[in-house]
Amino acid sequence: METKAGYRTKAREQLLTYMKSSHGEHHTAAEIREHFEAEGAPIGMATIYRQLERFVDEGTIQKYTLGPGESACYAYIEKTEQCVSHFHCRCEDCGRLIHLDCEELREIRTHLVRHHGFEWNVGKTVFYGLCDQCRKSRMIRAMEEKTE
Amino acid sequence: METKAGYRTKAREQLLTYMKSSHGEHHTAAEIREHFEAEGAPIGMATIYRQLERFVDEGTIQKYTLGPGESACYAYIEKTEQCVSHFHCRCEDCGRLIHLDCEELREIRTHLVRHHGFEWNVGKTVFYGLCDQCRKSRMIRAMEEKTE
DNA sequence: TTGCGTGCAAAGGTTTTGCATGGCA
DNA sequence: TGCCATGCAAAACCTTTGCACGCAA
Repeated sequence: METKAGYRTKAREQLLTYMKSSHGEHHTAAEIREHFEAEGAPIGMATIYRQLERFVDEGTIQKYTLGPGESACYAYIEKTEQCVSHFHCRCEDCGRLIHLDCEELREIRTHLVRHHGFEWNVGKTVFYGLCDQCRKSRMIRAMEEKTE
Repeated sequence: METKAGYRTKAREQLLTYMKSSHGEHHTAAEIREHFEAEGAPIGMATIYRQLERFVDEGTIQKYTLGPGESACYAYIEKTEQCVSHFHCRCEDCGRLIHLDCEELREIRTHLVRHHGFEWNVGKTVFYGLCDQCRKSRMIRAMEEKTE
């Protein structure tokens, strides 16, 4: 259960500070790299991936898998919320990642483990679908096509 | 709305037949390639991806995105079930992809669109977590560590 | 005959790894 | 001092694309 200590290096501190300051925002490895490059304190891609992986193992950062070929997203986890009532929806049209707070979904977690023996990792799961805007846009488009 | 007809080629027919015969089982592009290679009727990777993409667009096949770096999975969709009450759970320990039929989860779909305006694409979403076996294994391991 | 489908090879993008160097404890 | 972390470059991996050829309609 114990995680080996590991050193407190400059890159590690910078990364954690940045992720914390992002306040729940998700970033790709590439975005993170660009940020530090712009700051004039570049960090190598390998280091970013290696440190992010450590943070994920330690439970400090959550990794979101969006699609193959697409970069994974990383977000800092507030110790207090611990991601149980925090859901993520990904719009397939506009690509937005939407945060959702919902009691009903929390109940699903209980249901899944009680009735199906599956302990759902809410934080890692992404719901795919259409956001409100894009859903409406599609409906409008469909109507216009009918009119033609 | 109309999909351009497209030709009925040998590769296309073979692919569809195989996916249908797999009876809901999911396969990666690489697995599919190996299957036809073993049969002595190899199909090029590019063709496999291009045809699978067409089937996905046509709604005949569902694509599952598991993780970056990991291959996507593809499965044939029975027209009748149309994937509304069919959920997929991925065990983070053993990697198994578990199929789940559950009424309660269907209700969530209604809730999401009514209260959050989000039209959930059930078929594409994968629930990450721990399956029953692995959850128990972890508990046992945790107890043993305590005993030491 | 027309144009889509196929296969190969090459390119694309993200993530991982090997290795020498540099920094933490 | 002894490891661990870093950075670079190269590799690994899955997927997509360009192009010439072949096959469906």
